[in-house]
Amino acid sequence: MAVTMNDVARVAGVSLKTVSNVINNYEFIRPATKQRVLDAIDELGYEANLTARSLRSGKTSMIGLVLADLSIPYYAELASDIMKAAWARGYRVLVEQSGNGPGHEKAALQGQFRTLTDGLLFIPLALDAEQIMEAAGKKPLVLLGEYVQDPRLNMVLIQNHRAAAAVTAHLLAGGRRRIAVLGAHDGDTTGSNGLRLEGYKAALADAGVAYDPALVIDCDWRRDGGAEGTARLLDSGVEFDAVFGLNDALALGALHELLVRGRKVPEEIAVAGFDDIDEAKFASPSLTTVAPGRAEIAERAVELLINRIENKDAPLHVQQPQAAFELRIRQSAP
Amino acid sequence: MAVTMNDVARVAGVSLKTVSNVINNYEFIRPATKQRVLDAIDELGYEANLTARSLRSGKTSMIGLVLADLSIPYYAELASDIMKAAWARGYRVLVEQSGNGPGHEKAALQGQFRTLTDGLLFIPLALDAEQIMEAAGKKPLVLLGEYVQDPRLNMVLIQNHRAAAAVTAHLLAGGRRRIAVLGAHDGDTTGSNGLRLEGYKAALADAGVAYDPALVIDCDWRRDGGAEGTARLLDSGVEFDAVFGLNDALALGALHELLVRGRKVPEEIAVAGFDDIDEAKFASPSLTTVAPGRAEIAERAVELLINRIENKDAPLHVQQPQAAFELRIRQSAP
DNA sequence: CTGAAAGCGCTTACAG
DNA sequence: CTGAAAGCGCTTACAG
Repeated sequence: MAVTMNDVARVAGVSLKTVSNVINNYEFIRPATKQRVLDAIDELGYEANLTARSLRSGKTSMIGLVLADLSIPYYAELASDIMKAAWARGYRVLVEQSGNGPGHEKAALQGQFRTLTDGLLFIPLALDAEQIMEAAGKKPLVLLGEYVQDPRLNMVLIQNHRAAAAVTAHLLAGGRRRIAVLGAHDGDTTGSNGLRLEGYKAALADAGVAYDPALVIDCDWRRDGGAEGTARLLDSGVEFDAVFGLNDALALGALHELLVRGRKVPEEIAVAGFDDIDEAKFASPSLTTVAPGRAEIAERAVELLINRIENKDAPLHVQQPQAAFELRIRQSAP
Repeated sequence: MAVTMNDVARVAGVSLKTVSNVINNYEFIRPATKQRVLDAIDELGYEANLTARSLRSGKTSMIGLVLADLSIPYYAELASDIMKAAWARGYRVLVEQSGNGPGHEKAALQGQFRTLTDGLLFIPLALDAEQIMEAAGKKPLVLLGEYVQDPRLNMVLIQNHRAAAAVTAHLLAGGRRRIAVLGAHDGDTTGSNGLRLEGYKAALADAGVAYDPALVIDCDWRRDGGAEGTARLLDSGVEFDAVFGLNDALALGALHELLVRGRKVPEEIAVAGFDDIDEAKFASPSLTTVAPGRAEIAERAVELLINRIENKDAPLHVQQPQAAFELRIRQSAP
């Protein structure tokens, strides 16, 4: 039904191999022959069948991207950047939403769609390094974020510790002394939550401010989690003059709840987040946050993965580049 | 290198066809034989090669989704719903970002990735019906939104006119008489912008309120467009007591600009949007808007497309279902 | 520079 | 119920 290379070969009066040579930009081909083939392709409206090409070449030119949910702005923005970076290198991205929980994450990682990809980009939330290595199989894999740390895995790191310390230092410099943290559990030391909490503690220590576990509120990393956590904090009677949401969604939820309760931001309570999603700039008041270098993360991750894909036989030289971060000071914590 | 059906057949001591029968759940197969095959699959860790299956069967079980950019919340949320709906029916979604402008949209639509899909979901922004039909080729196609209207195309409709009228009527019922519109050009009648503007006009007429073109502000459908349009409006000296952003991004941009300029929302100026993106609920003040039935749109679009894919030979019975909308009244326009 | 042939890993008539 | 064979549309050694 569809036009094939055979049809093109027949119309152009050449062999299949010659058509293939033209399509794949083989150098040594007579200009006249090449032109005849191109004309035939044009005339017939031939389009290469990527499925057949993949089966034969063993390469799909697709990379898988496993993340929790595209409706979460940070992931959506990162996915958009990743798709652009991949596209620029001739790859396409197949997104797989893992939803919540380790079970789903594992299933997503092992899904049949893997046979359609040359390698995998993965933003882990629940699985640890061992589980990831077991579930991911043997195709090239690059992790994003810093939920797991393991010297055997390629990953692009966010400077969670240093960036969180920078946010905290900024709040301290603004005179805040009772800075609540949303999105961590007192004692966390690993994962984005733990590393950011540690950065927060380090900045407090640097400034000689005491750490108070009562200011650390565990809640879901979403807007409603931030609102709910803030409500709990307000109801508890614990005093605080700033809120540091460990991601922007938390901070925006906090902002909402504080304003609903008639608290003035930033006069009474400063608010800061982490991620610099597009929305942060247009919140009212606009949100002070830290940009973890999203475009760079996307770029490096794609680059790393494609390097692994195209140099399968090269010795596995694990790389863990860090993206540069940048503090974005806005109205919510000037 | 990878385990194939042949390996499974050898280990199980059956023919290739028998393995295929087991994998494809062919009914009439001796239980003992089936078990032997399943054991072999387990033992070898066999995974079906989807590329080979696609090439042979002529079916990829993937649907393409062409939209402007995943970093735009409305599209990201819609894409997430579409992926879930498709997944539930055994299909995977390949997202293609078209960026801005008709040229890019056309290129995205015609891209090579089409050979990897069984059909296409498309959210048009710039192309008209003729251009779409020409560019899309002959695979099943379903449009989302209501940018184009054409009886020859399958599409899931948003009730732009009625929903925009409902928002406007709500603002009028709140006593507003000078309602600015962001995101349309005076005189627009087609596309989401035109249809929503017409709905706005109809509601004004119903209430006996005069239409004033000076209140219609043309700007990009993004947060910064809304902020910039609102700034222009404020600077122009035109009086207004409400702003209707034709999507939520515009309304949120307007909200930001109004608050920056010290205007009280909703006391002085009410603000309403269109889309009900997640963010609307957590803005401060929270945003009154209309939910166009995102989940239903995703569901119906996927259903329609898969129906076309799986009943290719059925006569083309064009369908254009409408999703139900719902007004969400929040603080910005109570 | 170009051709004839094999084969990637499946599914699908066709037999039995 | 099961087997032997063909073929989906490409790419890739192998010749010449």
